[in-house]
Amino acid sequence: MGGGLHGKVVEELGREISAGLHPPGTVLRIDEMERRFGISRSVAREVVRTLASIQLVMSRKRVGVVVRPRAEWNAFDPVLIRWLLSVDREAQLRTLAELRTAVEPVAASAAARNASDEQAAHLVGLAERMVATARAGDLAQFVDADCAFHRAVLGASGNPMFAQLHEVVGEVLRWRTGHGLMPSHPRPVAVRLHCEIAECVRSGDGARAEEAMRELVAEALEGTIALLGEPAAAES
Amino acid sequence: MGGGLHGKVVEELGREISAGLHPPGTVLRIDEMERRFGISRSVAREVVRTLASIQLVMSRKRVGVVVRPRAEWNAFDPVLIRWLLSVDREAQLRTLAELRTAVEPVAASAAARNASDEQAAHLVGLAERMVATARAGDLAQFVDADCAFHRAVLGASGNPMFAQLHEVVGEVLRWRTGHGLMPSHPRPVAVRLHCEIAECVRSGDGARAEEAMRELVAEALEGTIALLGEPAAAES
DNA sequence: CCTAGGCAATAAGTATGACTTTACAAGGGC
DNA sequence: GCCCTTGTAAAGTCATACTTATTGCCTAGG
Repeated sequence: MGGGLHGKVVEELGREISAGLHPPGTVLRIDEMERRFGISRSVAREVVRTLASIQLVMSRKRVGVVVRPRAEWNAFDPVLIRWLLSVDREAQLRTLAELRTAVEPVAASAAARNASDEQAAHLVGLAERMVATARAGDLAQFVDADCAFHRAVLGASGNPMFAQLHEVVGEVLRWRTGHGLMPSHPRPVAVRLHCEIAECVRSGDGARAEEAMRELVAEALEGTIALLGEPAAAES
Repeated sequence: MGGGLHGKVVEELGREISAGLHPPGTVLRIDEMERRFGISRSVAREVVRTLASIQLVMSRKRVGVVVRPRAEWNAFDPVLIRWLLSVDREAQLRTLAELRTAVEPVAASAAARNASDEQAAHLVGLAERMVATARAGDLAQFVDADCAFHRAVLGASGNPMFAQLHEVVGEVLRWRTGHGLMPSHPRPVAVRLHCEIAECVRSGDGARAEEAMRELVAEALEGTIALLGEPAAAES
């Protein structure tokens, strides 16, 4: 990613911190980092700046670089999301799936209000592609179309924050396929709902688009949670 | 914020970029920054690293520091949110209000499932405080309690991403009061809904908590949009 | 004995200059 | 006209010296 040395060190240290090595309160000293990674002061400091920007650490004079409590980490930073996925994939996916459940219905409603004709047409095309690939049993192509569909909805919502969640949704969708949740032939009801959403967006029916999307993500979340095991229920 | 020179320069350059000065594609050169702000290479480079981490810029060898298209900016980074609020407060608030509308009902549902007894009790206490301050007509105290209430719900959801949105919600809530949207005495129906949510969370009734929260944010969004004027989502 | 205030040590912050790497672009060979 | 070489501009890295602010200690005063 980040080209050179800087990127590699950020990656390694960031992973360690998000993995819970160096628990909150730990102080890392810059000259320690220099020796450990064999880097110069400048690079070490830039690494700290990058991690500080994700709110993983905070640097204080006369003290060092202290690891912040994880409640303060920028949970929406794509880099951190990636690190946390590699640390505890299931927990992070539960978090992401829940976020998706919350956002997509409202995004669909907004898309029905704001989508341009082009965007709506594109959406319909993607829905048709889902029908075709589902019928053909081409799972890989189907998932690609699925991701593109949800990305298009989020983008057409006109809300930049919604739009940026397409990677989150993609991550959840792609993971589902890799774990046999989705049968070799996608469930017909899901395909139908995608088509309905596309049609509602085209016709500007926000309420129905929202309702259809809610049905879709509810089903998806149900399956995801089942696959992930118990939601870590407080009382048994 | 950021202690010294670095923080000031990040703040100034970041504001300029998010304001649309330096449109996407613009190249800023590091030595140019050094002269402009009277800073050394180290500081300039760290500033670039920080802005790059927010995805506002991307630095390429032999070219310079290029401003990225705004669709790629980390719209969830608190710093960027703050900058965008100061650039176009209304547009950003519309975005944030919509996000809130999406997330809070699901967060309430999750809170009903996951909240500890302490958290539930705290929530009920905050609801009672809202009743008291509303009755007394103490608007400032009421808004504080309102923010604390929503923060508590988001926190009790057990979803770190939801929890982190408390600042977003706080921003929307506090802004509403400053613009006469909320009458000097808060609407009784809103107060009642807060109480209902608290009670549902305590009793573990996720479905009703979600429904009550949906009613609450729907009303709030309606008022906010009316106050902000037409959605006018046409512009880029 | 306990508090206030100053002193010194420490680690981050800033500055500077030399050197390396890489990607773009122009010019020459096929 | 196309591809490959080569020069160069700008970021990337390194080493070092110096500045600043904070913390913890130690002494003086109550």
